[in-house]
Amino acid sequence: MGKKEETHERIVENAARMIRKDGYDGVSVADIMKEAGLTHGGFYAHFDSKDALVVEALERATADSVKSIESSPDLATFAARYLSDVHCKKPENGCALAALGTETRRQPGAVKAIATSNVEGMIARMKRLSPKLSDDEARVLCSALVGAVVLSRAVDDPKLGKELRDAVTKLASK
Amino acid sequence: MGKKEETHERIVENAARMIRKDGYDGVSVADIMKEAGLTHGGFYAHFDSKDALVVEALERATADSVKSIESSPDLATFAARYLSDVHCKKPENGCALAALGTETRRQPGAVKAIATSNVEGMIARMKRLSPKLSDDEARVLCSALVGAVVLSRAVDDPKLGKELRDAVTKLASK
DNA sequence: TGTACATCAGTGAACGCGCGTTCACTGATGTAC
DNA sequence: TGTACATCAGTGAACGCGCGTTCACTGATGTAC
Repeated sequence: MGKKEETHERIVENAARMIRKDGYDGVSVADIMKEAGLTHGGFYAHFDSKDALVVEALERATADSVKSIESSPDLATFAARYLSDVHCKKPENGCALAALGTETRRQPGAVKAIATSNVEGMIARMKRLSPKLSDDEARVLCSALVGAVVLSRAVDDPKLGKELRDAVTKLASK
Repeated sequence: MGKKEETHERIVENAARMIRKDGYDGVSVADIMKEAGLTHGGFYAHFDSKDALVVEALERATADSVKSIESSPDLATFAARYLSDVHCKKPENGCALAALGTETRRQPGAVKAIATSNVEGMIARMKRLSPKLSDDEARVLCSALVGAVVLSRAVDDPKLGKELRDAVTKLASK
């Protein structure tokens, strides 16, 4: 891999984390380049626009999600990981849907397309982990997993968040 | 009600809708004042800061949510309304948690406190609508309702969104 | 192996723009007499 | 009832700032001979 590709990768990698942490609009081009040890002017040697980077970064973040499901031995383990304290506390390393769900609606079509395949992939992979799961059960579980993490993070009271996630954990273990 | 209070109400009312539609950072003070038929300079006769307005606006939006639950005859009806196409298409009139969930994490404490009481209120009111609902069932349902609407809106494919919401609708009717 | 040159990733100043906030002001309204 | 005055909601220009993007440049690297 050439030096330019390495730099490109590093920018995308950092952006994928920073955007999940601070939102699409919460991270500037200058922030991202600084994190990669560069100055902002060089950005356009790698990307046509900030939107173009956002697309690549979300693809990267979605690939992380896939790895997390596929490395789980069974559905209950995946759900427990998804609903864990560590996932709630570190959105930058976690599911892009739970990190950016409500902001994605206002993003360009290419970004929403990635979110779509993320949801489809999550449901398909959960069914693969637990083949007795019906389509509707997988859909409910997907909604509940994302909802519980979104609410846990939005809320002030850690106890309330934990109660929501524990309730969904039990659902996934049935 | 004096003229000033009327104006204040109008600003809060508009802000409550605009913020749900475009996000906390997607709406400017000037946008909000323009919508209320005023110029931006007058804003500070009504609010100490934009954050102070955001708090009032989110309180208002949360009050809308309460009304929506309390006007439902039973849990299945509430869930069906919550998961309806019209709710998905009009975040500006809908649940603040589903509209702003992932952005709320980055807001001031007062905003997160409102989100917390919104979740608590939603769970308590769902249990009141359907007293046989256990705590854990109410928590799962709350997570799934919010998650299904968040994902429906994030996603490109209306069919996928509808499948998610229909699956949760069935859960709520059991 | 050493020299001349082309390439181009990365630098940093500058651009136009919109943001939240401030402030001197205006002009309608309410009160005092 | 009419006049003088105080109040203050609302106006609009201006502030400093950070944004995405552009651009003339630099200096390290690779190739040609």
